[in-house]
Amino acid sequence: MPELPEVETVRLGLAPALEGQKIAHAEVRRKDLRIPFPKGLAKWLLGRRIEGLRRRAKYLLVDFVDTDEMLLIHLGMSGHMTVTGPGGTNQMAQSSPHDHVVIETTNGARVVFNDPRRFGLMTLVDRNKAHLHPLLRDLGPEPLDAVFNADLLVDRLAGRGTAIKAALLDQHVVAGLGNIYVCEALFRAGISPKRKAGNVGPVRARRLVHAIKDVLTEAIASGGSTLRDHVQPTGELGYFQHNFSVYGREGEACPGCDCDGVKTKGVRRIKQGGRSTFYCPSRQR
DNA sequence: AACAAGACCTGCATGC
DNA sequence: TGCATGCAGGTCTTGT
Repeated sequence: MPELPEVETVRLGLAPALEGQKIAHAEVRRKDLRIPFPKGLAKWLLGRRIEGLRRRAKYLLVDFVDTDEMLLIHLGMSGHMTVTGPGGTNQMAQSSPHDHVVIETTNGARVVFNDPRRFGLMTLVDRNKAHLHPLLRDLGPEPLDAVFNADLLVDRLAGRGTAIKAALLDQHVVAGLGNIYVCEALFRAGISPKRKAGNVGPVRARRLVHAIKDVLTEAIASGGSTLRDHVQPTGELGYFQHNFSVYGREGEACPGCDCDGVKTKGVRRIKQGGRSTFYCPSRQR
């Protein structure tokens, strides 16, 4: 579930239930996910008041009152956060063996971090030194920030011989994109996923930056994309998947072009770096 | 420094 | 029905 729009959706879903609330109960049910949980995390959380929730790339950041330590959360491939009780609408959340962390607030909200594949993580970071933390320090710019523009992108892609598809998945180039939104942005920009990153000049970079910002903004407004499970902490489905142009649409007609039945069979799927890329060979150059 | 491939996990769909 | 295979929204490590 989790590229930037899905993580932002999680943040927006959890914030009303958690901001300003005090933690009345915390459980950490295993010792690690992708990395170990901090020792004594449950005890550390107990009694803390949550100041607010932020997002950096695909990370969720939870700030607390009266401490500089913040909770850093990544959902990996299969992580979910759900909230029940005040601020949440799904009263009947099913419990699962992959519910790794459970937090309850004094006003009765219950938040569960579930992650079957355990590629996610939850750790503590000093927010004053966050920019030095190994998980955060090398991240590229936020794609929705004004600083992320065509000049910066051209600069970051210069001299790179790898495919633009792979370059955009590299979180050091720009932070927050994943397989779905890279495919969708390249389609919107009319750029072949196979084009060498270093061969994306100012004109294409401009189209690409606009496409990235547009697709992410639209996806956030739609509550993210729901592929296998529901994304939103409230239990509602995201629905941006209905707006995919190419992702998961191998063999279908390419929207906005009459390539279907002419030179190609519409949307094609190839493998790049071991991952599926969906694109339209006629429209993307 | 940049890059490709493998590794880490579980669950689900597919095909025999 | 059971079993094998391949695939999935990510990123870290290894080796070239």
